[in-house]
Amino acid sequence: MAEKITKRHADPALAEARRGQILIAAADCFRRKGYHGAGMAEISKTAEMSAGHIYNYFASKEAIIEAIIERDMEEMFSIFQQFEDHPDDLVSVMTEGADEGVEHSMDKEQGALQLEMLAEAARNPKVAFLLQQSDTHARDKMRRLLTGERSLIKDVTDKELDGRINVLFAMFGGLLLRTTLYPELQKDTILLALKPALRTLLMPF
Amino acid sequence: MAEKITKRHADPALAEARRGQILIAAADCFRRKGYHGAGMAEISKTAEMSAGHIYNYFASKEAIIEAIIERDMEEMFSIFQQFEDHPDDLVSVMTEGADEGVEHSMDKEQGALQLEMLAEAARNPKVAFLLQQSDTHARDKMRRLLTGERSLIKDVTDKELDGRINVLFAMFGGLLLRTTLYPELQKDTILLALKPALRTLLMPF
Amino acid sequence: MAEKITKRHADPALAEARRGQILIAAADCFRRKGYHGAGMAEISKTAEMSAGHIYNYFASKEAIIEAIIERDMEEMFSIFQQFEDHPDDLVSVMTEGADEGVEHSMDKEQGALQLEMLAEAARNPKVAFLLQQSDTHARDKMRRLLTGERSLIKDVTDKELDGRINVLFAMFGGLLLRTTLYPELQKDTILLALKPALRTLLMPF
Amino acid sequence: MAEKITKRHADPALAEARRGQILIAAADCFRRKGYHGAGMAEISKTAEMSAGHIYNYFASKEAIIEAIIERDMEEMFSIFQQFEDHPDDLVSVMTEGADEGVEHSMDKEQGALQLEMLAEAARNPKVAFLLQQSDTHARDKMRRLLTGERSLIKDVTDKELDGRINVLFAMFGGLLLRTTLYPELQKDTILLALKPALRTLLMPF
DNA sequence: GATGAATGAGGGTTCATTCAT
DNA sequence: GATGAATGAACCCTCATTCAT
Repeated sequence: MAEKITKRHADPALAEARRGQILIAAADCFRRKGYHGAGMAEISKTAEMSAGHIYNYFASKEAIIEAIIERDMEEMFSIFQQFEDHPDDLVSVMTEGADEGVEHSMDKEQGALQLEMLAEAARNPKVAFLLQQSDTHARDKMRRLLTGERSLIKDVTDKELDGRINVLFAMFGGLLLRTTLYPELQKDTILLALKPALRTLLMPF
Repeated sequence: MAEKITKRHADPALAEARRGQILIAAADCFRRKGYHGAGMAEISKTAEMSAGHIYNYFASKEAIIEAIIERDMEEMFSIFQQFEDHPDDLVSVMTEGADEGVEHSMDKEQGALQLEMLAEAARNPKVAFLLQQSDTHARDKMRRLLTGERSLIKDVTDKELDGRINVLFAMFGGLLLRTTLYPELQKDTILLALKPALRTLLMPF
Repeated sequence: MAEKITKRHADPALAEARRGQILIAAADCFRRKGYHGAGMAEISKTAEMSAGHIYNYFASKEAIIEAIIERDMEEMFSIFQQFEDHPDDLVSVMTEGADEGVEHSMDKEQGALQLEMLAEAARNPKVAFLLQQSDTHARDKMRRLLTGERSLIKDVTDKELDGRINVLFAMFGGLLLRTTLYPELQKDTILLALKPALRTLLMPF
Repeated sequence: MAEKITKRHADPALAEARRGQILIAAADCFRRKGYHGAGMAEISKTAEMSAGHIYNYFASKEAIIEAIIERDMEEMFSIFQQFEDHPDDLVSVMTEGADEGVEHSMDKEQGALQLEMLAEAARNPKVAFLLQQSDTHARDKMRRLLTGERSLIKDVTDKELDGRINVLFAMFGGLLLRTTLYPELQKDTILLALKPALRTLLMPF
């Protein structure tokens, strides 16, 4: 199950467009109703396409959420690339980048979908694998940044580094939950306290 | 839907015991299979009670998860009380208490259920309301702690305080996600970086 | 798939009655529409029971046809028992029994169902296995009869015996097809030629 | 449904070639997967032609199996012709021809398709009609053979003759079933017993 | 003539919920 | 109070068929 569909399409551009249509529609439905709550009927209506036709592009509903995850992974990687390419010192880059990071983490629509995927991971091994793979890549990227020349903590032990990265990720990831639990929370309020904590995590203790 | 059942029970004590049985069983099932993955049949078997009988105590499956949340809220409040009652200075108390907090946040079984509930909140207003209420109470408790005599930051602005609390909560809450995304992560690794960050959040910047 | 359902039923007698209801209804539908042509909806309507309820007694549609086969096997064994218990010489017994055998083989309703099951066996290994098992038992029974004291051919080689039995079975089994291909065919017409052929197969060549 | 398509084709020869392509491909698929098991997609791939195009030659999937039957009928007639043209006495010819007949009847691939068609006949009147028509022709041919000069039973009553023919056909037809029910069965084993039975049916009792 | 994208009814199955006992 | 037999709507998915190109 959940394998990428192998069917040959005469017009690959059209096929890719249809896949995109479906992914966007499905992500929207999952956001609003959850993975289990959203039916193929609703997804197909949102995608303006018959339910049956979706199966010409995805082998199953499960394959759809997996594709959404994979697409999100690619997005995330491009964000990290920005940090890597930036010339300034890391603490400045990241505290300033925090602004954008917080905004992203506090996007309600996005957050609901992410939570949905995380919850699904708890019982769907394939989803769990994909998310973990994505997270491993992200940690690797971050580790490379923090051990680079521009980093103030390039000499800490591996274990401490792992701890710093995970707390960092927990902090940003946790914003997903804050948005759900405290919808009135403002970005600048968060930044007031997050930047100092971030600095602590990027400098020697 | 999901209203508290209004049925009169001849023996209120027995009724309460039955409700407890059901909640424990359901929480267990939800933990293992997720809200959607656990069926009433399994819950009823775990609760050693017929499926039909559960409906004498809860109007629907949804009402059950709501009751679980309500029960969890009560538990959480008692934890906070510990901090309030403790005589030492707050930074010490909390950095030492972090140990227990991390352990709690990284409990995988518990985490799956929490994620489930948070995901459900994104689309179920009643669940969202309950969780938000719970979170508001928690923030209030924390605010009271941080503005108490023993606090080093009792004079910061309300806004900054709100920021600190939310980042604090995000950090711990985010550990839920870390466990799902990086199952091999160890508690002591986290603590290595979390304690300094925690200190930063509890002291003037 | 297709395993016997393991659910415990509070009232085994009722459960057995329901299973019977379902088997009778399903056999009827399969006869009229074929295994693939008959839907669970139609079966459930014929059985005067909701579609969902059928799944409390059978794990799948496939399990139903398997149960029908098993039930038929038991019926068939009881017929063979008659021959075994009969005191007269075998040729007489069987040529006289042919009457009943032909009638049974030419029952149109029954025949359609048998054909359906045989066709299904060509692509469903479990069905094939059950039918082959049934046939093996039948051949064993027949072999025992033909090597018994009362048999005129008790001393032929195993291979010849196997040949005789299989031609015998082919002849009767083939009547199933005759009924479909030539519905006007009468039983007594068949018997006119079948009895001599039968005698040939039961006596030394 | 299932009427012969009325569409005019610009190039009748090409059209006939395409029809042939489709019939061969479909027969192959039906053999391997059964009528219901084989999809139009698979048939179209086997026929190296788009699914939609098939509908330019056949009105429906049903029309295809009907055309296959019609084609098979024509094949069968040519086999009978062999007997009619042969100079030797009938008993010799047919007992020797039995060899080939048994081989043909025991071809597993072919058998599956035949069974499929017979099962379909039980519920599809058009299929039933075609098969019956085919069978009637075959019986006529056989009757002509058995009442010819070379026959030893040219003087039996019509009814007895009908009985003999039908038992004969049942015996060969029944081999189809034997192959499904007892796949290890060998041709020579069958012939050991079939030839004497055959002789009985071709000679005065 | 030929394609394959697109449809949508219907397939088997699950499961929260009801109710007679 | 307690059971579990029974319901039926909704689930995901398949496939014969159509039609714009």
